[in-house]
Amino acid sequence: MNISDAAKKSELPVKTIRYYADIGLVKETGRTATGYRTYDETAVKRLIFVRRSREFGFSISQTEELLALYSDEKRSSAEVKAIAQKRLIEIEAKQKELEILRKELSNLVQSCHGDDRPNCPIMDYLG
Amino acid sequence: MNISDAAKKSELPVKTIRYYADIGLVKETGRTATGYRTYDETAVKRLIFVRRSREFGFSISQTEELLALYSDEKRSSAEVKAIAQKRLIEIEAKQKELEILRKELSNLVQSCHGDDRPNCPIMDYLG
DNA sequence: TATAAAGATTCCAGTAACTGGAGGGTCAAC
DNA sequence: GTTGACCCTCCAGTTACTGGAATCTTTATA
Repeated sequence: MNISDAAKKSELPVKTIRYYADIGLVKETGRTATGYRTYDETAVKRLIFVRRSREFGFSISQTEELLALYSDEKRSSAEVKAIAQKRLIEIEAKQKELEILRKELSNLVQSCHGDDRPNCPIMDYLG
Repeated sequence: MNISDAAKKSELPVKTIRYYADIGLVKETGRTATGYRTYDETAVKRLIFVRRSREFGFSISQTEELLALYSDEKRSSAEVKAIAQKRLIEIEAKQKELEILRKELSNLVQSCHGDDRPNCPIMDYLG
């Protein structure tokens, strides 16, 4: 199939699939005589895998590792788990950071009158 | 004072201060005869303001708006509050997104044995 | 069969907000 | 007068795409 069919099946934009081919993440299966990329079902599976991985927030480089394990019959689940745990820790760290910000900003927003006078605790805090 | 003193006082990297000057966010107060940037206390205050705003995750463009209000005697606190609320909503949206991801990834990680066998629910989910 | 629309290609540039480095001038101290 | 710390500008790289231009190829219709 050509790239637009692969795009439909993988639910990825054509541009993104070309980009993944460029960086060597998911290469096309082949090319037609006139240079069109072709994709088979295996390649589409890999594209779907990449999309899901990216949706979890795994970086391209982490996704590359996961993809390598995906097609590795001799992989250990420990390797996979380690990468996933790393991402989980990243997510939790980000959550903590955001929660601190949210609390602080929420307090400031609540204490601001929000009227037409200039006085404002948000400005006081920033300045 | 020169840029490195401004950097110490504002707790921003010299490079970043130069960048802010380049994009017109916080311009230097002046230049010496030999082209060195100079900063006065007012400029340093603006740099500190920008740092705090950025720490809250306000974009450069939002920071620009806030900075304009900061030096606007006729500002209304409503304008400030609106910008802050927008950011608060962004934070909360991101939090929800991360929480969904965290739950899902956490479940997968927990259900993965993490041994030397290839079988792995994380891979099953992604593939 | 001619042509037009749809779909493919490559390559270049832009996004956000810096950061690193090269190459080179300036200033203070010894 | 020379060393070392500072300053300057300009260019490139980061992340993961996305948009657009210029140029084929394929397909459908008149």
